[in-house]
Amino acid sequence: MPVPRAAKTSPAGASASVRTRRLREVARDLLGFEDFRPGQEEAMQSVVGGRDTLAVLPSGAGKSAVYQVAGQLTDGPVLVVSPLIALQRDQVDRLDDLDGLDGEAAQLNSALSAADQRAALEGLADGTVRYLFLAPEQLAKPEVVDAIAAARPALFVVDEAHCVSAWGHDFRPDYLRLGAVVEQLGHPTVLALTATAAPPVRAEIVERLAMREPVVVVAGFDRPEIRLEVEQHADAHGKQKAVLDRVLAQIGEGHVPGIVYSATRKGTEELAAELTDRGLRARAYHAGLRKAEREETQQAFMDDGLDVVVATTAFGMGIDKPDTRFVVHAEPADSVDSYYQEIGRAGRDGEPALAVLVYRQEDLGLRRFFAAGVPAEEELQQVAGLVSAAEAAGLDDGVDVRQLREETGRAATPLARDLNLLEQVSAVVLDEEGAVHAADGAPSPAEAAAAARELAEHHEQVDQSRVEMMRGYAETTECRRQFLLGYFGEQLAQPCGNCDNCSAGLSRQQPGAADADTPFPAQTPVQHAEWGPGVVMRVEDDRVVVLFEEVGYKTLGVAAVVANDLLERRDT
DNA sequence: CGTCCCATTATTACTAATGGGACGGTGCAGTAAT
Repeated sequence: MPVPRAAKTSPAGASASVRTRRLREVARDLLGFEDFRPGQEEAMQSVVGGRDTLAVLPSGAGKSAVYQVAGQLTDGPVLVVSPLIALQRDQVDRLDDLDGLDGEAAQLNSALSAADQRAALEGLADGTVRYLFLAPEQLAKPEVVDAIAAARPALFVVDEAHCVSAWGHDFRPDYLRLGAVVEQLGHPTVLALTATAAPPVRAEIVERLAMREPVVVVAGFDRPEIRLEVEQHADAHGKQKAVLDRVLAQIGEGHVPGIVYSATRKGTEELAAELTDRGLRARAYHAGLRKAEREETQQAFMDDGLDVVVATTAFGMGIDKPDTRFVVHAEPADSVDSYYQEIGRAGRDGEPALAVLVYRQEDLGLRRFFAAGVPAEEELQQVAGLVSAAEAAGLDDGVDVRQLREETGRAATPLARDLNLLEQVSAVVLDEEGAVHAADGAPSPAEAAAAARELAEHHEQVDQSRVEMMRGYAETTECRRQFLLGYFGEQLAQPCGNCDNCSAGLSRQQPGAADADTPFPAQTPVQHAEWGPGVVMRVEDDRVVVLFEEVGYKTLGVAAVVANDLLERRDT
């Protein structure tokens, strides 16, 4: 039985002022906060008041404090879904270091022995564990969900919530099932935390986590201390040299350390070798390296033992080194969301930092490839057909995924993707043993395949349009910060003066004047004849960028739009 | 989508061009071999 905590909690009905007082007390006593960062207190208030909350707050100190503090004032334990085991460990350590914490912190993942896993759940049951950190995969196990449900969690936190959208679709599908888990747990208050999320990503988080009328807190988005630059190159050798020169220049001026992002493992190793040859303390980091080597590199970076880490996207989450001075990209990211997240690792100490994208148009090809991949309808139909046939034959245990692999001759990853799509169109369900069943009232295999393909096409269109926005950032001749913030739905009134385009005098000095001329100012809801509903994200001289619900980002020429009556304002 | 690597071919040389195919990122968990 959970230990009663009535004396220490702030009941849902408590007045806002009492809540405010308690929040500030806990923040001060627990974390030594005299003040809050923008958005922090608002998010805490909202959570303690029992509202589902999406908080888009900058990285570093700030986000964890929301659940740390709010979790002391909720009437039950706190679940924190966290994407990496290493991150869970850090988060537990950080809570363990706090004096005066009510309850303990524990983690639940496959790195623990069976006994330790049991102990974590028992601690939750007897009330000693107040914060439990786990990966979404843990919540695919019914015995885990049952044990957690019995402890009546009051708060369900999803850290790095952009993973729901970034990883859910093919890489870690359990992220897509968190909404169902929330319901199974009786819908505790849901708190989603992330450092970046453009409007469609926010919408998907809200939907996938089954959040109800969420309070959305967005704060501290702009990072004016980071100078933004893009260097264009036509040929691969010139680009490679530019990356090296940029890093050498930074380090020559004593700006250390920094991060170089490359799209491929091979790219990281080549660049790291070149930089080492030039006398720098550089190391490659990607998921293909041995665990010990990765940990050593990360530790060396944290301990000022390296000038630069050359990494794939594997390097980043959970890494907080505030004096990182530069981030150089040897290839563009797959979206502006990812790019902003990656450059946001520089300059967290508030001192000037530099973000350079060394850009070749061809390098977007790899990103387009990763965004592509609508499975053939015949493939989907074959899979759906096999499952449906097994059900019809009365096989109550469903079809084993391994068996499906043999019968279709498909590799594990594409098959998982197919099943994921079929599951989303309510054609199949996966049981806890990992066997596949036909869903109740499932459509015919042909219908299911058509629906699944359509869904995959929708994802692809949106993902490709996100790559296109990355290209837009790389190729814009206007203020880059206005571009970035506009992408996230924030408007920066004046050009920033701290990007290459501003420095070159290219940025429009009074964007407000241009906005006044356009029939479709930023944030206007619109309706397109072919693409349906959308929102204007960005206004340029003669073009607008619209985010459509169905097809993602599109750039439209204003003259053509007006001449052909393609777009109209939508009333909201 | 773009690049790299290898095989093939066209030739007759220690090369050069062309074409096809493979490959490219992120981590959990669970299992098997030490």
